[in-house]
Amino acid sequence: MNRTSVFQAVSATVSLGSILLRGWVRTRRDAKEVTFLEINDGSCLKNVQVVVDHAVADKRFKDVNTGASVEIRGEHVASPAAGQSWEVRAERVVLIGMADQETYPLQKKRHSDEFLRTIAHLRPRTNKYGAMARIRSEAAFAVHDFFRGRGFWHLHAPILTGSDCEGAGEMFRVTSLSPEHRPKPGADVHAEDFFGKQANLTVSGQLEAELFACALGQVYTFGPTFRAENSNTPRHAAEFWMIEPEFTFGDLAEDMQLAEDLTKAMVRQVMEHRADDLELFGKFVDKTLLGDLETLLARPFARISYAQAIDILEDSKRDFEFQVLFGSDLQTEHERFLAEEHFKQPVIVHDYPRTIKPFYMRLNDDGETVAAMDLLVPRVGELVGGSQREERLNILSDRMDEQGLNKDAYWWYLDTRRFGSAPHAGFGMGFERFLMMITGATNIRDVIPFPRTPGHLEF
RNA sequence: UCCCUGGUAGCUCAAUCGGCAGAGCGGGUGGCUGUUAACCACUAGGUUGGCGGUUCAAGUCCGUCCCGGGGAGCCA
Repeated sequence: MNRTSVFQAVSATVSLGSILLRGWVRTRRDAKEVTFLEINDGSCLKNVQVVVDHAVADKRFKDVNTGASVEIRGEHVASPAAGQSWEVRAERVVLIGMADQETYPLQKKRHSDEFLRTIAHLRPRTNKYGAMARIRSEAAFAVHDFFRGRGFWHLHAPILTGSDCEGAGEMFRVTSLSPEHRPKPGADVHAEDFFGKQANLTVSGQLEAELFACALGQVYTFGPTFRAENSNTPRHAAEFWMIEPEFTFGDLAEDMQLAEDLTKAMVRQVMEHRADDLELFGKFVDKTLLGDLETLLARPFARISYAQAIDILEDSKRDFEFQVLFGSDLQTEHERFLAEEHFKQPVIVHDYPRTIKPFYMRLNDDGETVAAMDLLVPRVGELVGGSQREERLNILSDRMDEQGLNKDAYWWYLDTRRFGSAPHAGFGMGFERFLMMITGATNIRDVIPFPRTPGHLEF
């Protein structure tokens, strides 16, 4: 007999007849002659109610309690009571794994996010974190779906990297040597290591994506990214997932449009396919969430230059903690003001001063700004950061000197500008930041299954 | 890393001026009931984060360390 999912059982339009269910007991309510079980198997947010006549209960039935796993055979019938349209009249209930009620940490009540973080191995069994996991899965699928539809190829960028200067961020070092290993006197510390040189975990797949974009036209990476920054905020994790498209023969305007289209496609797909799960967040996490998502889809994102952003901030007459100053980077409070108060919707800020942006961003004709863009959204701040890349060898080379980079280490990167160089652009989207935006979660530790942050490597 | 704020029962929290450590939920037992955050009664459950200090007396005051949360920096 094939197993029926809870989703199939609760969303049926006609009776499914005799079925087999497997799942976990969420609650148990005892009545005089029958017991009501709510069964969830992760296939959807809803539980299915199972009615167990005490005549069919065996000796182990007393242990069929919250948290236990069970197998149930029974008849799928219309429910006579309010609250659910279908229920299962059990013919046989088998306890597969019991859960001791005195020590099982999940109760039939609301738990704080802080507490659930300490039991991250069990929190996916709650409504909220189950919904989060399904939304995360759907959003990831939306990414692939979107790019596939636009002719982008999915590129698996390497996780291990030999460049020690990929970006400004601190990197995790990778070694196969034991902590006790001591190199021979005078020898290079990395010479005896696995790769014969220093190895790190990637902080971005961008440079590799650029190489492939200059061959396949348009590509994207979607994988884990690692930053060893000692940042303790609700928006940073040491391991997170990033989406990085890169396309040739395009400019910054197309880059901004791509970021907007991707964001909207992901929101739309989650709203369509995980409506129940999303509704839970609209109900219990943030009441304005669903309305804000509708607004996000309905209007084009605002677009302003960095110079205009400075003007808006100055005209606001706000008493910012950090002074608004042309030439310095926007502070968190500035970004939040723009997205949450001034525009009240996503806003793209473009053409930043060259001095505050990395070497690979394309120098504009004014010689002072670069073709960079940041997508700022309410609730999370910077969701996307991108740019048109500098494709002119001499200018790129000058900018690398300007920022004190060792050009020898980037010989392969510079080769793309030597041989058939082409204008290209791309961006990075923080996947967890997207999930915070779409669920209203205020802490990144709650949108990733097992968060890695400074001092935390549990589970 | 810096600043702010917390840590009391399994969970969420209360405890006045320094004066006998409590409630709700959850657990256990019993009752009632086609129930649905079920309901009613009884019951168990504490090194008040750790260490040190002040005091007749510390959950409460002081020092220090650990941990949580928020803000900042860095960024996605």
